[in-house]
Amino acid sequence: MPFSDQLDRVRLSTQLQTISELTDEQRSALSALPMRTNSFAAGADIASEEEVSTHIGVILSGLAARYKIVGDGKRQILSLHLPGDVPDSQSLYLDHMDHGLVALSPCRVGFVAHDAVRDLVERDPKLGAVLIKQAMIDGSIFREWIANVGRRQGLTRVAHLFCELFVRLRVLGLSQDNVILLPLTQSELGDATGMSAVHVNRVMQQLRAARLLSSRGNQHTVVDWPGLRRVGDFSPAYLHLRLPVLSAAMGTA
Amino acid sequence: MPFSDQLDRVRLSTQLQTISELTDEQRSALSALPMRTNSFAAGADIASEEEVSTHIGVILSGLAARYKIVGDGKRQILSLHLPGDVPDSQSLYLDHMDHGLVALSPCRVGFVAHDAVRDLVERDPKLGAVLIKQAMIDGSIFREWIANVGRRQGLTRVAHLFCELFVRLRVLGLSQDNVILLPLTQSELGDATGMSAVHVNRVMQQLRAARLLSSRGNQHTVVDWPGLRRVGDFSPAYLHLRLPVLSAAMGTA
DNA sequence: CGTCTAATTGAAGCATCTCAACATGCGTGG
DNA sequence: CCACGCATGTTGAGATGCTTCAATTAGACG
Repeated sequence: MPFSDQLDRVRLSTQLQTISELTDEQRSALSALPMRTNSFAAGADIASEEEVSTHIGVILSGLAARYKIVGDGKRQILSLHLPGDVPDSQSLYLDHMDHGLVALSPCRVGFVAHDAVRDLVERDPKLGAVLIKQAMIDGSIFREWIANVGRRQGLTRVAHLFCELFVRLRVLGLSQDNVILLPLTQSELGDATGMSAVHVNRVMQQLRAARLLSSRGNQHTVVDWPGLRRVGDFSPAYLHLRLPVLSAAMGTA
Repeated sequence: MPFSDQLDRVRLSTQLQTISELTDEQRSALSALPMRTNSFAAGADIASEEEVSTHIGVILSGLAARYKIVGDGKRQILSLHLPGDVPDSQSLYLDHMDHGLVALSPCRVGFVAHDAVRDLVERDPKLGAVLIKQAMIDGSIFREWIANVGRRQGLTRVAHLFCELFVRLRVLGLSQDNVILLPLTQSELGDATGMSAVHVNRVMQQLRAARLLSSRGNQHTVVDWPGLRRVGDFSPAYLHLRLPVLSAAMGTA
């Protein structure tokens, strides 16, 4: 995997394999899904609030985010989505979007018609359960974000976010040693953690001064993983990863 | 419905009918589910973190909450659950709990074995989809809570929470005009909104002074619904209720 | 009537925000 | 290849929303 293309091309099946074992047939069934691919520039909406969806979108490359805009115009990022994620699988069951989906970096997104997904699921209900499991894990990650934003303070909040992304990138093979590429501005980090960009900046400096995490541009180096986990109050159980996958990513194999 | 028993006895089918139309057969199939009923005192854990579940729990009466405890011992309430809710339906797909479930008032909970649910769903996949839809709506409510806790200030946060509960109680028929009974202490409201109990107290006084919401003990009277919605930055789309149900509850029929 | 929990109040402290200025870096067109 | 422009990062200082602590009051219940 070329590191310069770090957020490039992860298959849906690769992502799903981090949470469930898949057979060869299931992998090929997923690859065979009829998919229309589209590119989005950084900042472009992939889907917008109140929209009625007919397709689900698989992030093929890039970084995307679910978000809401509240009354006074502030944005809250609800979740971050890496290649292989399906950030709108709930649209199979809910008739309108209750949030937006934006490309934070240039993104390639594969769209699969709801009907095609339903056909596949009817043929292989086990595979349907895996897709639903992914959506349920989404829910679990939301719960952790509520706790993060609601009850932790700035330093911990940011550290926790980096811990989550570090693990999620690692299980996809999208990290090099302790380095991850993450095209996120400090303002976007603020939107994700419910903080101002200025405070994110100060907190990032604290993390660097404490020799936990060192960032230059989009490149973030985890200097002290146990320390970052401690400060970030991070425990990965809520990601519901398969045990061997998790152990490999946490370096506690 | 006797008002004194306000949080009493709502069937699962009643709850599900607020989001999808059900046939008579589906309603009786739900009623026929083999269910073991258990009572929990206020403050008792219905399920706890890391537990492996074999049953789903239907709240039959009372008020329950999902929660997490963060590193420094603070509690964050992730969602509130009214009669008819299934607060742990994700356990059908995830093998361990990533959060706790506590009874905030005395609760009766009906437990249905996973296998019984799977049998039912196999017999009626449409009904399965309704259950999944309820879980997806859970996710939607989580997203709104993230935005609430992350980007709104105290007054708005509390007002929003009351708006949500007001609508959710109304669609279940658990309100009398503009009055709802909600056995929540200010400390618990703080855990739900990510605020201190003291600040909740001050904010409640503001809401009363602004003639929006007036609370005496567990009894909360919505004095000015449009005003409360405005201050709470509340729009009910994220609850994904059926249109006729929603209109009736919002009083905009 | 006493006890316990929850609600209320005041005052001080702190985390975080806002505003505003300045620095840095990067892409683009001249 | 340099110069410019724009987005992002950084810094300081003052404002503020919220927390914490501690004391007091009010309500519910045996």
